[in-house]
Amino acid sequence: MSAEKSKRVTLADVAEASGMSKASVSLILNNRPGSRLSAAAVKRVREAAERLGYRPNVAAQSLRLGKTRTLGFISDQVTVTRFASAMITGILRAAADNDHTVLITETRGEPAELTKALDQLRQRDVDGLILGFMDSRLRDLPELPEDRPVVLVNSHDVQQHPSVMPDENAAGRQAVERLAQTGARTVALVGALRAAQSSPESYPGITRRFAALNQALDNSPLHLLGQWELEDWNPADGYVATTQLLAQGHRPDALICANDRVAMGAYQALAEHRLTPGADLSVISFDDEVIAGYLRPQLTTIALPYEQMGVRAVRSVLGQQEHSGEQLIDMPLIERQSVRD
Amino acid sequence: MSAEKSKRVTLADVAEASGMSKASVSLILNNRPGSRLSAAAVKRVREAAERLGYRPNVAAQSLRLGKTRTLGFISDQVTVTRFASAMITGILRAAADNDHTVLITETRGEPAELTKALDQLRQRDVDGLILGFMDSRLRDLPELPEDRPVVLVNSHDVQQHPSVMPDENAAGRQAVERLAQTGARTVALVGALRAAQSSPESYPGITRRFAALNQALDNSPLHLLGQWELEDWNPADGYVATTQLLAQGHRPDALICANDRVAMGAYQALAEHRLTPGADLSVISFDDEVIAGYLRPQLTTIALPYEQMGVRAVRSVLGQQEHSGEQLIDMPLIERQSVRD
DNA sequence: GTTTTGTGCTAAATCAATTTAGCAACGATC
DNA sequence: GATCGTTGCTAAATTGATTTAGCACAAAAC
Repeated sequence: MSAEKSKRVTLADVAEASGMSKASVSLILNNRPGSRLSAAAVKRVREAAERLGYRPNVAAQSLRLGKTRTLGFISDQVTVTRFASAMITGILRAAADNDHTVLITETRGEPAELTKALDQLRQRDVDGLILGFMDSRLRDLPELPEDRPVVLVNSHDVQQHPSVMPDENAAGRQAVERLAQTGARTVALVGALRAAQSSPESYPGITRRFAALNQALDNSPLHLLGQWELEDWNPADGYVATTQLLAQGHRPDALICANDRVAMGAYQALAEHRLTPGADLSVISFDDEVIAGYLRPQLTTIALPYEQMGVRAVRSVLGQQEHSGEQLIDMPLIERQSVRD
Repeated sequence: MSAEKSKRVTLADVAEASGMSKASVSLILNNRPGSRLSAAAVKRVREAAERLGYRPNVAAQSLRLGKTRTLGFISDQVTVTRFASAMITGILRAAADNDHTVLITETRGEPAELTKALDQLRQRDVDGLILGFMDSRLRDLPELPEDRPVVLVNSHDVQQHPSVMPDENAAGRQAVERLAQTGARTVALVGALRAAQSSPESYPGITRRFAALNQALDNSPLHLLGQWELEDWNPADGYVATTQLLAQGHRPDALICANDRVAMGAYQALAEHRLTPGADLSVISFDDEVIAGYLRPQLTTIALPYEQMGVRAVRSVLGQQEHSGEQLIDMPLIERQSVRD
C-alpha cells in the first residue's frame, strides 16, 4: 500500500509491533517444533507480520544459515541453441516450486569462461550446481565443488558426476516401430555424422541415436537401404544427402532424419522430386525444434525433452530424487503430418 | 589444490595469516582511498589473500551494504520465443562485465506470476529490475519497486517507466531504401495484422513497423501494390497471403514481409509459382530468426537486436547510461541472398 | 515448605563482511 | 616541554536473521 520512504520491514519491526522478542518472532514464523509459545502470541506475531508485510531478508538468512536457496546453472550456450531456453524454463519452474532462485551463466563453450563461472557461483554460495550442455559428449571438466551437489545435463564427464540424459535408445526403437506400423518396407537413414564415426566415445548422444536406430531396424521387418553421412546436421547437409540418395535411384517408404534441420533439407530435396512427406513417403525425425511445426506438411519428430531434463536436474540436486549415475528421460513422439497412415 | 574439510576462507583468516586486523584487510582489499596503510602491510595482506584463495562472502557483503550485486530479469516467455534467449545472453554478458549476476524469472504472461516474481525478487533485494516482453505493447503493470531502477524492454507501460525499444522507424526506412537501390518499382506488403489495426495503441511495435514502412514508401520511387492482411504472423499465414496476392495477378518486384515466419510461408507460395527470391524478385523481412539462415536462398532480413537491447537494459539500470524515456536500439540489416542486385 | 518439573519467553552469540571513531607513537611547532 | 598534526593501524558497531542457553514464574511432587 503506502510506499513511504520506509526502509524494509525487519524482524525487529515485527517484534516491536507484536510486543515480542525477535527470538520468539523467528521461532513462530518458522514454525519451529518444540518451541512452546502460547497460541495468543503466535496469533499476535502472525498478524503483525502480515500487517507490516514482513519479508525476511535473504542475505541475512543466507549468512546465518550458510544456505542461499539459490541454484547455479551453467550453460555452454544460451543464445545459439534452440534448446537451452527450454531447459531453462524447466529449471526455473522446478526451482520456483521449491522456493529457490536460479543464477544463470553462459560459457560460450570456452573452458576459461567455465572456470570463471564456477568461481562466481562458488562465491555466491549456490546450494547446487547444474551444468547444461547443448551437445552430448564426454567432458573433461575442471575441479567442481565437492561440498555441494552437481549434476550434468546432456553430457557425461570423466569424473562420473550424476547426469540427466535423454533416452535415445527407447526413442530409436519408437521411431522404427512407428514406421513399421505404417507398413513401410524400406527405409533410408539421413544421416550419420562423419566426424562422430571416428570417435564414438566423444559423441555418446549421436552414437547412441544411431546405434539404437540400427539395432531397432535389425529387429524389425524394415529393410535398411543405407545410411547417408553428413558433414553437419544442418538443412543444407540434409538437402545434399537426400538429393544424392534420390539420384541413386532409391525410393524408400520412409526417411529417418538425424534431426529436424536435416529433415528440413530433406523436404526441399523431396519437393524437387515432387515427393510429398506424409503422402508419398514417411519422414520421421528427432529433436522437435520450432521449425518442425513450420514445415509443410508439419514434421513428425521425437522430441528432446529439455524442459523435463531441466526439471529433473533441479530435483536431483535438491535431493528429491535419485542423485547418482545416469538418469534417463523419455523422448516423446510428437505426432504431426509427415508419417503416412 | 588440497580440498580438506576446510570451511571457506574468511576475512578473519586473512587477517590472522597476515598479522593485521580485519579492518585493515578490508580497507586494503577494497582499495579504500584515504586509508593510509604502509606499502609493506598492503603487500602482506594481498599475498595472504592470494595464498589462501580468499573470496568475500557475498551474503555478508549484501547484508552489510544493502546491495546484492544482483539484477532481476522477469520475462514473459523464455521458452516459446525465439528471442528471449538472445536477450538473456545480452543481459548476462553485460551483467558479468559489471560484476553482477542475474536472477531470471518467467511469468508465462500471467499477471499472477508477475506479482509473484516481483515479490520474490524484491525479497532477494535485487539492485535493479529488467522486465522483458516478447511482444511489444502498452502494459498496465502492478506496483513496481520505487526504490530501485526498473527498465522495460520491448514494451511501454502506462506508468511510463524507462524503456528500451528497437528502432522500427529507422528499420522501415532502411528496408525501403535497400529495395529502391535494386531498382525495384513495385512492392507488396505481406502483411499487416488484422487484430493490430483495430487497436493500434496496444501494439505499438507492430503499428510502428507498418507506419514506418508506409511513410518510407511514400517518400520513395516505389509503388505500393497493396497490403495483404494476416490473422497471425506464422508461415501458414504468409503462405495464404502470398498465394492470394499472386492469384490476383500481381507480380511485384519486391515483397516486404512482416517477419521471417511470414517470409517462410511466402517462399513456399513463390516456389509453387516458380518464382525464386533473389532472382525473380526481392524478398526482405524482419526479425532475423534462425530460420532466416535455413531458408534457401537465405533470407535478407532486418534483425530485432535483442542481445543489444539486453545489454542496454543492464547499463541503464546500472546507471551507466541514460535511464529515462525511450531508448532506441538500431535494427541492423542482415544482408543475405533474397534481395536482387 | 522445600524441591522439582514444566511453561513461556528472551538475551546474547553468531554468521562475514564494512566502516567509524579513535588510539598510540612520533616528529614538528611554538 | 606542552601542543599539534600526521601516520599507521584497530576495536567495536552494524547489517538482519537464527539458535542456544537460561531466566522467571507457576504448578506439581515430596
